[in-house]
Amino acid sequence: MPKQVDVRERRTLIADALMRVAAAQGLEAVSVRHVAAAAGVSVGMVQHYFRTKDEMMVFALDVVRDRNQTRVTAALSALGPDPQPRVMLRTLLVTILPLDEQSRADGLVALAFLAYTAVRPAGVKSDDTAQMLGFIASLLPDPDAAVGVLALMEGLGMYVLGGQYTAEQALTALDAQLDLLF
Amino acid sequence: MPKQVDVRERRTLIADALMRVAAAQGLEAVSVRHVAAAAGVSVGMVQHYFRTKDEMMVFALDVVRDRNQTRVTAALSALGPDPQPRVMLRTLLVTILPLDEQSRADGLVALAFLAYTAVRPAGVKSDDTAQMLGFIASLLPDPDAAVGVLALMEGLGMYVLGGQYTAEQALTALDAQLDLLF
DNA sequence: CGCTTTAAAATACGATCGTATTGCAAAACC
DNA sequence: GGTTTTGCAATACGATCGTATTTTAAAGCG
Repeated sequence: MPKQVDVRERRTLIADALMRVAAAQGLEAVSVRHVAAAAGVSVGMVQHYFRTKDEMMVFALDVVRDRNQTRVTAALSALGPDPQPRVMLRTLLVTILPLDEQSRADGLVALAFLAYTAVRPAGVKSDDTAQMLGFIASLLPDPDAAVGVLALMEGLGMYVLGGQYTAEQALTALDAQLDLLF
Repeated sequence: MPKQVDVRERRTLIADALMRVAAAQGLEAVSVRHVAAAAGVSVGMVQHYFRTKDEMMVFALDVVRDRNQTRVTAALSALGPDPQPRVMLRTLLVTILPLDEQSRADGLVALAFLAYTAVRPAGVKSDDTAQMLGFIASLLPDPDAAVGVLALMEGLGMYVLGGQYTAEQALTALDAQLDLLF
């Protein structure tokens, strides 16, 4: 057999290409052929690592989520020991907001997938929302406010992605909310 | 020539079918043929009223927006004369949230279109955001809080659509925010 | 009434889709 | 070192896509 290959790495390579296509031309432009071309590989190779297109999509969605998770934990651990809850929360929220170019691309992909999975029967979506909610609640004076905080961040992200809000507007609104809650 | 026909009505008939397809199977399932079948008409007729698929999509998006607008003004005018700002604002927000089945379908369509237009070059999106923002600001003690209120509502709507939040959770978070602001 | 215009259907066309199938070369294994 | 397994490419297949073209029939108008 040919040289042993890192399956996860190959899959990620393809998923990255998928996300580039999705961010640039939308999820509807994501086809096996386009993704293969964007990755610089053959259609057959994509098929080798993903039996179906849906399998590929689900994997790519997982990659986006993992990346977000990684960004968040990195930003949080960069805060040093024993940061104030408010600082931690703000860091978390700002990290997830699509403010720079890379996280903007991720956000576009996540948005496209959101619309994609909203209709799917089930099984695809995981519940990182619940755990995020719990974490936010642990940082707030009033844990019940977590639902609103998460929703506010999501909404700000949407409007930033859509171009209706600037990054500054989003940050201002976020800080105003934190002022209210702390 | 055949009987004169109400063009707008025919277009709306087709757009309604489009939205039914999009709400049930996602925007990717929206094809000229599917829409025609869902509307119970021929492909040729769809082509007669929309020269391209994109033209059809843009029209459908406009219909969704108009319907939302209509719902809001109806709900507001049902409040009677001189309602309190807080009541007006709450009515506005609750009306837009996808809490019942019909507005949920509209919300799904709007979400799908959001992902669709986020990538499109330009021209498609209108700026009803700005006018909504102004209206909300006029109802708030602190007009600057409008940005956050609108984003919160959008985020709540997303999570309700995605099934992560229940309608009750969304309403509770909304009222909590109004308590903070008034 | 006959001509013309137009709503609507039917069909055709080439491109692209997801996926199945087949072929082949390279390396791991006995 | 031959055999077998596996990574990957190539290609084929039928379905579906958006759209162009052609036909049919009905009704407005002189």
